[in-house]
Amino acid sequence: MVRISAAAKDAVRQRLLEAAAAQFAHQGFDATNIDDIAVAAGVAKGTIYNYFESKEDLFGGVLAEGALRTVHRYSSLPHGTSTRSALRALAAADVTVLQEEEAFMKVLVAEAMTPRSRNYSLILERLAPFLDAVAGILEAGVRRGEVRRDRPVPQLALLFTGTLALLYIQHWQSDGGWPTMDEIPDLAVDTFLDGGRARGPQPRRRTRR
Amino acid sequence: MVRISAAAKDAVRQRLLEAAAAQFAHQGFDATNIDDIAVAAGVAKGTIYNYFESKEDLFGGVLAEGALRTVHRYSSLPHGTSTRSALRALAAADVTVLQEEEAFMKVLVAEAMTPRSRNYSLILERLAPFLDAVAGILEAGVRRGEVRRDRPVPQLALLFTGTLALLYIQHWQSDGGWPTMDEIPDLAVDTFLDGGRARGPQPRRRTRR
Amino acid sequence: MVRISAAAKDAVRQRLLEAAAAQFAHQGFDATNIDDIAVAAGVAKGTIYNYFESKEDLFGGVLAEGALRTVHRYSSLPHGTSTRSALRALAAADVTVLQEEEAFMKVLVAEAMTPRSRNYSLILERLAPFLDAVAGILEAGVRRGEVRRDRPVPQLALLFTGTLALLYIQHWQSDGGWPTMDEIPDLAVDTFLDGGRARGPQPRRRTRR
Amino acid sequence: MVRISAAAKDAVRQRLLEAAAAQFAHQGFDATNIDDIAVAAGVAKGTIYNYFESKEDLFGGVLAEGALRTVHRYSSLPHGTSTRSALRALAAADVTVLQEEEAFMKVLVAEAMTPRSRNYSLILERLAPFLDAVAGILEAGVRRGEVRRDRPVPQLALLFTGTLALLYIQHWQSDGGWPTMDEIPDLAVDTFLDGGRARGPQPRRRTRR
DNA sequence: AATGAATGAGTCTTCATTCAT
DNA sequence: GATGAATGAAGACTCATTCAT
Repeated sequence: MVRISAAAKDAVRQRLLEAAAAQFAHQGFDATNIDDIAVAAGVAKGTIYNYFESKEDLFGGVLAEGALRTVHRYSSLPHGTSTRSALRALAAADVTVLQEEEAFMKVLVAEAMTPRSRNYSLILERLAPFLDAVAGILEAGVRRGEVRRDRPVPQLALLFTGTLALLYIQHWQSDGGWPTMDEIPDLAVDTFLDGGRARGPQPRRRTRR
Repeated sequence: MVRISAAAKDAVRQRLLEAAAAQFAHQGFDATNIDDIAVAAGVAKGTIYNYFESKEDLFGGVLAEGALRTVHRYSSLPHGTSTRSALRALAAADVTVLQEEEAFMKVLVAEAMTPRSRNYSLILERLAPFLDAVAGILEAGVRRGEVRRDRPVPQLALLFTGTLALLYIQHWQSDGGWPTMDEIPDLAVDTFLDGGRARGPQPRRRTRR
Repeated sequence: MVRISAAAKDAVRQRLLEAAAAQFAHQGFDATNIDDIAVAAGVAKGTIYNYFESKEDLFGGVLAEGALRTVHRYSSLPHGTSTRSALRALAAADVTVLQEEEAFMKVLVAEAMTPRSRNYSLILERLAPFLDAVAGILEAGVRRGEVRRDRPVPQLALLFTGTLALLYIQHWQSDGGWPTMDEIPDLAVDTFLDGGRARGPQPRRRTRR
Repeated sequence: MVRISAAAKDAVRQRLLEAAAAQFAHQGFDATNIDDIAVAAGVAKGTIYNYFESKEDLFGGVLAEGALRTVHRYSSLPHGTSTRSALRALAAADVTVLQEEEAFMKVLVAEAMTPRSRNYSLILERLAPFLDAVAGILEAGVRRGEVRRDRPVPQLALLFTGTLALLYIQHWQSDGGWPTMDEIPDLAVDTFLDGGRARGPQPRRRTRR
């Protein structure tokens, strides 16, 4: 009996989080109102307050849930044979999650990109597993001589993650134009690893600082 | 006939834009209220509506003004002798503007990085001069063989600009930690041009796609 | 499920309509403010918006309710044996309603007599039962040869109704002077049916058109 | 010099009254705003306050001007040979004025028909010349035996005037449908004098009270 | 636990009026 | 006298939160 009601409670909570994520992703925090979430989740407005202390708390719950859902994926990633293939696998996993949990991910990305987020520490905390995965790959790359060693790995990890986010935002802003979700993993890895410089016989290597 | 000089009117308008930019930068659009802006600008609430149709219009005005102030700087940039130095000069100019007009720039960057901005087209339009400047530099780079030709220049320009924005946000989020404003230009150019790969004798060229 | 009974909700709605009618009747639409209505109805301001979409909607509700309350009376009217007595009975019923629902009726009449009412179609629609009742009486009168047949019955019905309204307004404007409410039914019928011409032996029948 | 400026002042005053009348007629007192009137009159907003103490005062000015313009016409009316023709001439004159000064007249009629007008005494005062003209005609009619003597002439005058107003309102509300302005004089006189009863051999004269 | 009506502080916006020029 | 920018009180409406049922 307790089990059932606990499961039922959890189901309501999940429905609330999904509904809230959809609204927050679509309209942002302020433009979203509790009524709409309640209707979308199929519960009464007051019920929300049995599960979350406030609208802000609900938003935090969405962030946390989003991070949680993402993290689950990264634990079981095949280690690539090269930095490039490992990063590509990770990015591809991220894109998959993004497509499956678009609402949660949009909220996460938006919050991460807000210059004055009260939730930044939460974001960082929840982002940590992903950053750690990236850092692990890069660390191995450094050891193999595939990744530059003149910049701290954590910073590089942050930059790679940021590049991914950048491409997501560009995808959303361009309304599905360039880049498409499918090309994002390659694009991110290519951009991050190779940069914009021409390769092969370099005309003037001296100008490099 | 207007008894207050056009200059005086313009001064009020500027005060309003500055005050609004500060508030919007600090708290975001929704959390900012018209009263605070009026007080900060030293005018009565109603006066704002002599200059802007609505809070949204005022926000648009802030965006436009921010873009305008940035653009002024780009017209008088020394053309660098290399892609690297030209980009660095441009980024440095951008950072300078950013520091001088922090409020306006924060609003611009935040809006540009919001995944569902109603103002995205405005942003793009106003960002165009900057993107064009970047594209011009990259174009020249391509001709000189310094920039890869396998990806469209406009996309590369967008990526460079995005990388800059990414670093700004990281700077703000980390509360002035890494990266500092001063190192951003080099960091952006280095990241964008060289990527994360190790240079010099490449161990395994075969893995490159 | 609604914990407050539907009856209780309806009671609040009625209180709101009564309070609103009183205010609108007393001060007109624009001079009435939502706060006053809320206070008069003994609810919080926000509660009004649980029942009506806007101040205009509330006004429309008052009109509709006023019309509704009037109409109820007309269904159970004894058919007079003559046009005169039937009209008098109808007018008397109208006066009775008017006295019992003075606020609602004042709002209705005022709106009906405003030369540029946005609610005229609503008024007409709601007034239809009354106009129909009048028209029915006049139609019977025409058949009995008591009512002139050279003018369309609907126009005559409108004129009779208008004459009634005219007398109400005159009553209100004169602050209860002439005419008193009691004499209005006879006055209206007499004015409408007999007109101002002298009766009996007509001195000059030739001047009649 | 004084003459010229006085004339000029008067011209501005007239322009203001015309503009205000147009606005008040079109939108009513509350929905009209000072700005629109100023623009329509081609003066600055502040200038209005050199001519009128307040918006209310301006409204009063419009009423007064409207009444004034109407009254001028009634002084030079040809006395008809019969009550009917005299009333018809008066009504025709009124319709003419109404058409020429539609804005002013609409404001006057609307105000007269408002059940709680603060300006009712002004209306009555300004309406007096018209009512007196009607009363004069009816008085003569009574003496000639053309008008019933069982009801006070002032009340009859008020009823005739009210009937006219009723038809105007009906004309405006029906958006120029029935009745047309042209048929109003006959309609008013016919309605007022003859009433709705059938003429000629009356079937049951006994039912008359 | 669930419900949804009630609440009222908070917000944007309007606009008649003032007054320095 | 004319101007129109500035003013700020007032008002409609929103919505997160509470709480009786």
